[in-house]
Amino acid sequence: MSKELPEWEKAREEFVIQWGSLGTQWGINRTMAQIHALLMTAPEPMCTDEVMERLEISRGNAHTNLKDLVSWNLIRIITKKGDRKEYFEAEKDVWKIFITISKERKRREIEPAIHLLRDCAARTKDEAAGPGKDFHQQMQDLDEFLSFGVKVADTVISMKHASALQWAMRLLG
Amino acid sequence: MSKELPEWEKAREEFVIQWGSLGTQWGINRTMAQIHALLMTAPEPMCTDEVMERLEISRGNAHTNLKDLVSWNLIRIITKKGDRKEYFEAEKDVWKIFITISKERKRREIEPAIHLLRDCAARTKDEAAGPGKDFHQQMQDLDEFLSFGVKVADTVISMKHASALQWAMRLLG
DNA sequence: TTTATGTTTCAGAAAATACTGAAACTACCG
DNA sequence: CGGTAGTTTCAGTATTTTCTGAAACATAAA
Repeated sequence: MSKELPEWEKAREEFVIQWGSLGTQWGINRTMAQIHALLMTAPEPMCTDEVMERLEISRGNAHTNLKDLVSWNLIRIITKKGDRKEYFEAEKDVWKIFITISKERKRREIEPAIHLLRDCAARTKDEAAGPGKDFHQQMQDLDEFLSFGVKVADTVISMKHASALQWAMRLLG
Repeated sequence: MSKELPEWEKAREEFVIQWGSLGTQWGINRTMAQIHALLMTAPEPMCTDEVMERLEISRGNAHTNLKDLVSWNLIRIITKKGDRKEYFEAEKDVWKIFITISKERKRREIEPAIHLLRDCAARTKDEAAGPGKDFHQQMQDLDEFLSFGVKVADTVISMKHASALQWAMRLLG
């Protein structure tokens, strides 16, 4: 029933499973992380059925998570001519993956936080002293820190890998 | 029943609730994020009962999440003399919070990933060509990227806020 | 001791999240 | 058209995570 896999495929199997577990710690769902791992290590683009079979998951599950990965810009849809199926291909360049994840997390996680902090700071801007003023200050400090982080991230995001590397290297000395 | 809160406390209420929701997107549990928000904006250290009352949660829940926050080094236990209760106080300095979170995430999330990548790379180091070699290369690329990231993080973690700021400022020009 | 105060644990309940499988839908093809 | 290949949706189910409340535990004071 189960055919013998080449050595590298066994390692890949392990990678996919384990990356899935790590994913849950990272706050992303197991299946999504597994599909991403699978596609990052796929020699060729894969279709929904191949993903389903390989991970032993339902069509609905595969479909949902593939589309989520597309919305994260971590994979893209490939169509082959003379074939009506959609195939999926992951970005493999590590720097590009990093940029993509940074952009998305910034948009989905940091920016909403900054909004909240500004709102809370604005609501307390007239506090003259005491706990109210401390609260205002805390909101402002958090806002400034995150906003500065976003600026740095934007700059890094716009850099070529080599330039970013060079910049970081200066730090390490 | 519900007494009128000062304006800044209303803003704080909002902050706590919303920070909790944001937390879930970040992969940390709502209550833990809420307690952290509450303590970050607390004029004085708070005890378990105060946290329970304020967030309307059970003792068990409050206890577990307070201890989790302690294990993340995001809050610490304060004891007052002549009082047997434990009080909890959050770090408020934004830079220190950032350093703490970076350290913990590195330890809990990045280092296990690096282990996995090295293991998978080692298992395929003899692949001479084709998909096996590509897989090996991919594991190595991911490992190198994350390891480099860890080095950069370690350097930043050891820096004073002012030095890090200066370094980042050079980038923004 | 015994009582009072506070902390910790954990079984069961509740809530949130993820998954399945099948039906509905879409679009090409003969 | 009607048939075929593929995609999308979603109600119901399963799993995982979180929370409650109460009992067990610890320790200081009377």
